[in-house]
Amino acid sequence: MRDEKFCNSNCPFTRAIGTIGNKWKPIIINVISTRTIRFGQLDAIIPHITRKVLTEQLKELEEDGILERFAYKELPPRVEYKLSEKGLAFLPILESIKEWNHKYETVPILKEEVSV
Amino acid sequence: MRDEKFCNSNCPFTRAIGTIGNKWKPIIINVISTRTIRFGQLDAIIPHITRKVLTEQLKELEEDGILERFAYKELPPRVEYKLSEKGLAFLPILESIKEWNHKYETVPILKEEVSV
DNA sequence: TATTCTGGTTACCAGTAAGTAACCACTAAT
DNA sequence: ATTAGTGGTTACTTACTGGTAACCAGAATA
Repeated sequence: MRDEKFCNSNCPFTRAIGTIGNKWKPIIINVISTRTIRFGQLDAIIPHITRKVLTEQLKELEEDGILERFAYKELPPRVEYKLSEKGLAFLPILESIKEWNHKYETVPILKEEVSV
Repeated sequence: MRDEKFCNSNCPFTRAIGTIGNKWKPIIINVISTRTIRFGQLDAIIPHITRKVLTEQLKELEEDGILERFAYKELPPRVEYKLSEKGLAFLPILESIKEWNHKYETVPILKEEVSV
């Protein structure tokens, strides 16, 4: 799921894209934002994600130091996630993307439409 | 290649991630940057990308209004690409990602290493 | 005559991401 | 006795992404 070619690149920008340049990670980081949140909440809030994929993405985000995981040895189990300093520092980038999208979003120009 | 679920989401942020949230597009935008560049140059500069994938990504970026394509009817053909205003406005975001990565990049924490 | 140059397209195939469904532990409530 | 609740894991299957190699035009060059 993580692209090894990208993560082992000698270009730092390419490595960065290798860790956060996929569709789920920015969404997950954005949903967690500044709060502490449980696995089940993430699963309920994020549309179309499956538990399996959510588990995988959370694990990678933890490995990359973007979020922290707190597992409480209770029954039923409780696991909470929150962004690390690194993850929190990524939030302004997501805000910039929102502003950029808001300013420039357009309906895709499809060749068929244009040529009619 | 473009994720339809994401692009048709009613969440603008999700739609944005649907258009630029993959591994090649940020790389391509970063390589083009402020210059005008030919297809062959992109193919030569970007490591590991194939012509097929490059073609697809460039087409989608054009449809999304992020770059402009200029095809000259010469032989051999010449096709040039440059970022649109929307694409240029995305460059500062890429710079933020570089800074973020530079400040926080770490070696992934793998469970095996930790538990030994 | 054959090769090179350019920016693709196409068909086919391999690898991987993602979806589905079942299962686990243990307690509390019905 | 059964179900719900929680946060996963696992095996299996499907869908899709991405890779490979061949091919195209048409002029210029060797």
